[in-house]
Amino acid sequence: MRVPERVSTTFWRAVTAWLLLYWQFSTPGRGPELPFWPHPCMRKASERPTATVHEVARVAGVSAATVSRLLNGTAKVSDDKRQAIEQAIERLNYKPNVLAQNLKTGSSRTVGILTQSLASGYFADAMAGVDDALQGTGYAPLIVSGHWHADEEAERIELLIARRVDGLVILSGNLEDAQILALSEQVPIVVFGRDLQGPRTYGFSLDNYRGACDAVEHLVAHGHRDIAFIAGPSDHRDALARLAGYRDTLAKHGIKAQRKLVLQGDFSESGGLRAVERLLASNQRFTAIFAANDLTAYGARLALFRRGITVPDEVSVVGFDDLHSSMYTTPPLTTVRQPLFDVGQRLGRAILRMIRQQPLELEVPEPSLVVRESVRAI
Amino acid sequence: MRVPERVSTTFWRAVTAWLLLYWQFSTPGRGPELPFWPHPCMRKASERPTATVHEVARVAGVSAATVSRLLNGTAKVSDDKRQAIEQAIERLNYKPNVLAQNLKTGSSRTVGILTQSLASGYFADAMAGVDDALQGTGYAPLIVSGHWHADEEAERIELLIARRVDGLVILSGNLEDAQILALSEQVPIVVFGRDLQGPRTYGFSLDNYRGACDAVEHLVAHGHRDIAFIAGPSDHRDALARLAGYRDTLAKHGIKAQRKLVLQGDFSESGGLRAVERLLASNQRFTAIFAANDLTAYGARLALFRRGITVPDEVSVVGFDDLHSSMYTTPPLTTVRQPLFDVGQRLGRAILRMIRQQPLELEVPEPSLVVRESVRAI
DNA sequence: TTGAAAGCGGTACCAG
DNA sequence: CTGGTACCGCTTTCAA
Repeated sequence: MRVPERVSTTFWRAVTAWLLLYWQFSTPGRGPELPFWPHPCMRKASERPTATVHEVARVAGVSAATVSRLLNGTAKVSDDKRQAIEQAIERLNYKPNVLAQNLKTGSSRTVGILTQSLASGYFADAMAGVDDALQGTGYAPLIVSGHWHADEEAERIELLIARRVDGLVILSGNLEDAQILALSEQVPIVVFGRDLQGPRTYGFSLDNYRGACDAVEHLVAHGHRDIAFIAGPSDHRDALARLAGYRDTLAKHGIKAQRKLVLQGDFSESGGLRAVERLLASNQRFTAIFAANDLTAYGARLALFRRGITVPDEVSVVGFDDLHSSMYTTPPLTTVRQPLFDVGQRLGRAILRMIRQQPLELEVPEPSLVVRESVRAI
Repeated sequence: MRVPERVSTTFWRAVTAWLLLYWQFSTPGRGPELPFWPHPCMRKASERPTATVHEVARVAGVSAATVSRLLNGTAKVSDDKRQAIEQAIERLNYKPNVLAQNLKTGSSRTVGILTQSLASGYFADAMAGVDDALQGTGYAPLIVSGHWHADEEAERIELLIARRVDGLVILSGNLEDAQILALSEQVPIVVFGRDLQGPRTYGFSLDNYRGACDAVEHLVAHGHRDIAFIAGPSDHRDALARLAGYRDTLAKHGIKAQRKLVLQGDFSESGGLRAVERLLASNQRFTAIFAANDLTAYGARLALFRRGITVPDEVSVVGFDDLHSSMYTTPPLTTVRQPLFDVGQRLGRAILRMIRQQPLELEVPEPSLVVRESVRAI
């Protein structure tokens, strides 16, 4: 007896199906509560492959080209054919295959978003804005995260480009300007967090310097002179701008900058907490704290709380960003508002225009101080 | 003189290019600070279309099929050819066109994630978890948001399916179970927030009831008997489970449930704030508040703060979810932790297994009480 | 092990 | 306005 050289695939399907079945029932700990997993060959019936243009065309008695034309409005189609096609589409429940469209048109109708953290309220707002702008345009966002690490960012962007995104939205990050410009050879890019311009690149940032000035002005106007500053990461341009705003505003009012009042933070709650602990330990006199961002302010506020120092009665606190939750801290935090959702929308609209090769019309929104209850006049 | 019927496209290109140019310089308010926008025909040079398999094949002196085989490891390729191909790939900087691969293989190497809000810390953690699980697998997440609205959810899912996602991760939401099961005909689905099982569906939720019981037990163990509860939306199953846990635990300890101590909230800070204002206005005695989620607890805490009621000295507060920020509220919030990142990872791994037709191995994580400083013994 | 060739599902050009 | 047809870039038989 000879074994046939090429055993039919049907045979093997059956074999693996039975193996799978056997495995499921024999594996210890795989009780009935786990879902039964059918082998694909047992599921074929439920897979209803969607119709194609050709089938629609055949049913409607026209050519595939005509169906395509109707669907895309590329050309006029006579009324009777339109009706026939529409009926056929209805009957076959036809849905165009985006994958095929993509291949043909060379565009994936997708814009990549590079964020730094999926779990950050700061970026989430901006992403929501981009998403909002993309809504109803046929473009979908493909979101990846670079975790504030240049290498990772570059790698993720490669991924996006491999997937042929039509445009790229970069939210901050540590990439070099030159890298971004280089990337823009391959895909139009808008970037938030730096001012950048190129043939297929447009970047803008909010005026962090100005925001910081406003915050410190506010404090000074309320009689504060001994104002501590908890800085952000020293390699972060926004953090640096905020520090500069703090310094310059102090100088403008003839207040001598005291080195001990500037603490290093890292844009996180724990950084703020530790900074204030150091500040307290230094015995330096201060009546107010300006935190480089809201998270830092939260941490600072907790450190004060632990020492029984009340806000704003004993110490005033100002933050930066205006995260949602800053409205509900105790007391509600006075902070510099960054309109991130708005920023996101603008980014989304901008990348869409770039993709469509329309000229940009952009005005950059401004940060603004939102006064709540964490500052007291002294 | 006759005008040619079909004017060359080159001609029109030139015309539109000049129009665009003219427009840019003539539009008032379009100063030099706006980026100059070149017409596509002026950019062709910078667009470096990536090489194709065929070109690689030609350069390497082999067939396209062989290149494909090498790339996918589908079959053995002789050493000399491999070298030639690798060199050609290097030289041409070849990158496979994912779009074409997608069309051919019928899979987009994409999993859709339906979240309810892009800007919510709760969902963000779960999404980060899914993203983490997908990392390095070749699958990318396509994220859409349903905004807690069944219609919108259904619509967004249609979008995902049109884009031929290979799998779907649904984070909570208001879809009917039946709808989800129906959808699973077209694509495997894992869903968080409900217990669901089907041939291509797997859903699980955390034990909200149990979590709520733990929270109330904790309060009772600290001597509290007049415990207020701020409920979540009454159409939300998690909210209901938490309410049930509250009621049952009270009953278990022989504490009479008082109707006035159960306030309606909506899972938001403002809901919590208003609820406590109503509670205070009702003059009902209470020594503790159990909030249906952390956001609600934040609002409740602010309402107490406004009245000068201290936490935990006068009133204890317990939340649910354990958002990041709960660690830094004043005082840090005692709350029921939902391991959302972990949940996200499991969801991601699960959908991957379903896509690959591997059997599932799932154990559901448990919520756990994390004790911080917002509860005092009385 | 390898090459030729047939599509995957659309779109767009051409001629009529 | 419409149908025929080539092709987008890749994978996968089939046959050698």
